[in-house]
Amino acid sequence: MEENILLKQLLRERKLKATSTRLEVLSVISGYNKAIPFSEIQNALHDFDRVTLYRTINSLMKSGIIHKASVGEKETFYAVCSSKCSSDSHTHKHIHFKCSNCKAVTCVQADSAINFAIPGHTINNFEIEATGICVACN
Amino acid sequence: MEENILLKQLLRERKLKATSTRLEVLSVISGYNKAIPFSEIQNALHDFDRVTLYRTINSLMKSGIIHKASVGEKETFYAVCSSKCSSDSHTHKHIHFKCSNCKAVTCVQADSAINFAIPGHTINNFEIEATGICVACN
DNA sequence: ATATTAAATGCAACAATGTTGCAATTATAT
DNA sequence: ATATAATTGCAACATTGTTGCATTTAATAT
Repeated sequence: MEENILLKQLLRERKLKATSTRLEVLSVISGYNKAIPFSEIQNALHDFDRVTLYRTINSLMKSGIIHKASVGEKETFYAVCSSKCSSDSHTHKHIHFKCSNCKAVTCVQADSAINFAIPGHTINNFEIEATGICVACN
Repeated sequence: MEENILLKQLLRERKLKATSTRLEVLSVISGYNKAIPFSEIQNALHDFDRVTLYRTINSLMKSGIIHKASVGEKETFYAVCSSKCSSDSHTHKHIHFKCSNCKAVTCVQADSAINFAIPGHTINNFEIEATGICVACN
C-alpha cells in the first residue's frame, strides 16, 4: 500500500477521513490526466465494493475535490477540480470536451471568457459540453 | 381518439408511420410548452407500455422532431425542436435552462450569439446547460 | 374495399447504474 | 490504548433503459 502524504493532507483539509479507499480512488482519478469514466475506476480498483466506490466518489464531489464531467449521457465521467473548489463554491467555467474519435473527455479552457445573458433570467451557473476532435487526434 | 392532421403530416414528412402512440406522445410533448420529463409523459399516457414510450421517443429524436434537454442528471427531459431539425442536422444553438425554484426546464435563446474556440481543437457541436431563476419566478 | 408487407407494439426478461439499511471495521481525537 | 463517529462490505432494492419475439397495425398495391 503506497503512502501519498499530499493526498492525505488534501482529504484532511476537506474534513474527510483519509481512508485507503479514498486515497486510492483519488490517486486513480488524478493520475488519469483526463476525465475518467466510472468503469475505469472500477477496473483499476476491483478489490473495492461497487457501492463503496459510489459513496467515495460522492464524498469527493461534495467536498469539491472532483466534479462530474459527462458528455453524451452513457457513462459518467469524473475529473479533479482544477481551481480550489469547495462544498460551497463548486463552479467550473471550463468546457467538457468529448473527442468523437478517441472518446476521451477532457476539461479545457476556451480561448476567451464565455459569457451570455438570457433576458429576464438570472443565471447562477452553466456547463458547456462540446464534441469534436481533440488536439491529439487532429 | 382525437385526430391531429398537422401532427400526422409532420410524422409522414419524416417517414414515420403516423401511429396513435406517436401522435399522442407528440401531442403531449408539444402541448407541454417547456421541456417535459419522461415521468410526465408516462403520467399522461399510462395506457401505453413503458417500452413503447421509450421506442417512440427514440424514433422522434432520430427524425429530428424532438431532442433531449437534460439539466441535472436525474431525469431526462425532452423538447420539440424549434427550427427544422432533421436526422442529419440536429444542432441546437440554444440553452437548456433549469430554474432552481420551479424546476422547469426550458429552451431559451441567449441575447447574443455564443461562440468560443479551444486552441488545437475542432468543435463540431456544443450544448449549454444553465441553472438559475426563470422569468416567471423572478 | 381487400390483401400484402414492413414497421410498430406489448410483454417478459434482462442489463446497467445507482441507492439504502445494517452489522463490522477503521481513522481520528482523547 | 480507548472511545466514537465515520466508513466499509454485503444484500437487497429501485430506476432507467434495452432486446427478442409473437401479435397487431399503418401504408401500399391490387
